[in-house]
Amino acid sequence: MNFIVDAAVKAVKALYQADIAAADVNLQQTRKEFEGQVTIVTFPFVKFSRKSPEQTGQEIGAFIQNEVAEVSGFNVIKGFLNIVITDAYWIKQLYTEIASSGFGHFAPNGQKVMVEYSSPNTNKPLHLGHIRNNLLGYSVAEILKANGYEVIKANLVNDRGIHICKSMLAWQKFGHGETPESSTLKGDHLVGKYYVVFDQEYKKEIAELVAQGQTEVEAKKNAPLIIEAQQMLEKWEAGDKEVIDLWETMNSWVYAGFAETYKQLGVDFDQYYYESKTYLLGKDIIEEGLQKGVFYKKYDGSVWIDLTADGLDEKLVLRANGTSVYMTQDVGTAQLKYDQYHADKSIYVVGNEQDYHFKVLFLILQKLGKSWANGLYHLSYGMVDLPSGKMKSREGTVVDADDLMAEMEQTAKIQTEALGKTADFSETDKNQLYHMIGMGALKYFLLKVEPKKRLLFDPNESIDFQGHTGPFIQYTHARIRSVLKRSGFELNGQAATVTELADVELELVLSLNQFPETIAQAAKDYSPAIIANYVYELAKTYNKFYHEKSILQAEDEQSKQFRLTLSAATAKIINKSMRLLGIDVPERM
RNA sequence: GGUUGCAUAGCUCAAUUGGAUAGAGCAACUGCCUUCUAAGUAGUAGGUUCCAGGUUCGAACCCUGGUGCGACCA
Repeated sequence: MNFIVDAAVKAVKALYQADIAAADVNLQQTRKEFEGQVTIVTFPFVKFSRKSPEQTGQEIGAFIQNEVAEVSGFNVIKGFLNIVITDAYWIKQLYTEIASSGFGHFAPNGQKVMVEYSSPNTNKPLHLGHIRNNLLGYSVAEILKANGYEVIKANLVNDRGIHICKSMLAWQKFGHGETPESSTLKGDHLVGKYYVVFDQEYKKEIAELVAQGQTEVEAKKNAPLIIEAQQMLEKWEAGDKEVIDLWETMNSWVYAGFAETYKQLGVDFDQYYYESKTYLLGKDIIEEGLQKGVFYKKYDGSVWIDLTADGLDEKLVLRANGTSVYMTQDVGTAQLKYDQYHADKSIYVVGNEQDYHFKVLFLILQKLGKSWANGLYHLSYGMVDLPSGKMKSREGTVVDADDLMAEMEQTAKIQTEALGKTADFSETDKNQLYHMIGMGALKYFLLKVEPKKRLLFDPNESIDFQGHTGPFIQYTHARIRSVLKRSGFELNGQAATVTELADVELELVLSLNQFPETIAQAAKDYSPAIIANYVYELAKTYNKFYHEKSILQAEDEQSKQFRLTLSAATAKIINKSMRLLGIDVPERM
């Protein structure tokens, strides 16, 4: 729509002798109840014209219509200049742009971006909160790719620390040598089970000590289990062979389990980082910062940064005994990532509970003079809460990722079979379809909401398959493919066959035309929700068209060919949009 | 205590980044399948955009002060 903006700039210059930039022209889609396709808001120009908004609109409208061949008319309502563009323009747009294979595909922009997401702990299986994280990370990565970035998907695995030792210790004490093979439990679930066992036994010990007269705080410190777990961590850090062997064994179980979950979810990574290898990084940078005077040492030898001038607090970056805190290793890991990839941007997909942490981290890196610190971004998202409140692994009040995915598939199966649509499907095709639909419903449910908003999930209310849902969009795609298949039509550089458009057809072309700017906006905001809402609108518009206009029994051959082109283009863009969300669409359902 | 995010129809969410009469889905009610897939579609009903001020041609959106829920920092 650049030619309209240019014409508007020209109009203001010619009519009112004022120079305005293209960005000053407020262009938007015309509301459906008015005639026209694009609207210019005239209020900002009133100060140049010194006339009423209506009059200003009339003058600019007349100028543009005269200037631009594709503009066939205009109207001004309450200061809004609605511009009518010819059907011929839109038909040409459909055939030469929208239906072409490169539509919505941006050329490489030469920039590299790293997206870190998932970042699980190896002491428990993934839950619904992780699913949101994984889907967001994967989708944002795909969206950035579509915008021309080179993307590196990274996963920083938290594979060490006291929490891991808890699982290890509980397994040693109460596991009786149980393995994934012997228990038929998925590896991550087996390890997670002992994390819960630890907590239960630990609580028993605390209760006992309290009964013996200790305070709760004392008991928590003195319980034998927690002391033993701490000793285990020390042994791990000292490289004790027995502990390391156990750690490696149990981690390998967890990784096998995660691999399966990731596969089901359809996410992947280009680069793994392990905290067991990065947790000692960053100390040299702290030293460097001390030299530069960015940090200061307290009397006890601990190292701090004073961020009070930036509205934050003083923050510890190295303990008095020289050991790291989270901040230390995050500083080090950021440097490691940059040295390795020199990415222009680096995105951390992490929950909003860590907003403060990342604010501090980025600020520290900036103060250290790291040129790349400006490219860091924390994609913060809201927690997934249950009606009962926050999910807690230790207390077992979580919606397990594997369970939920299996349930969704099962529901998809029941619903599909009730509709009797898969009678002639092979067993493999059926399972593939149920997986596609179940995951489509789940993924769409999580991604259609703005990332920063927190999400309520009620396990007792199943995720819908009708209305504003993934399956609705998948269904629309399958429906189009069915029509195309009957006619044997595929997009293949056909020439335009009609010269006029019906209202629903025009509406559909306009919606399709929005695709590239939608992708750009989604990347700018790091928001898959923008794509999700767009593709829903598109599917709805198509269904309206489908309902009103017969395709295969069109009035004449020209209309039929045109509607097939329109349908094929819609199917393609639905497919592309859904792929950006990590959702597959079926040929039949 | 300090910092920060959120608050829109009974419920779940939108609103082209300050634009026209705030839109969808679910739930409720009424139509449309011997015609391209009814997981669809057409319609009815549902609103003091948390409250009170302010900024301007125009505020759900920006500013100030509250209220409620959450998170984080001590």
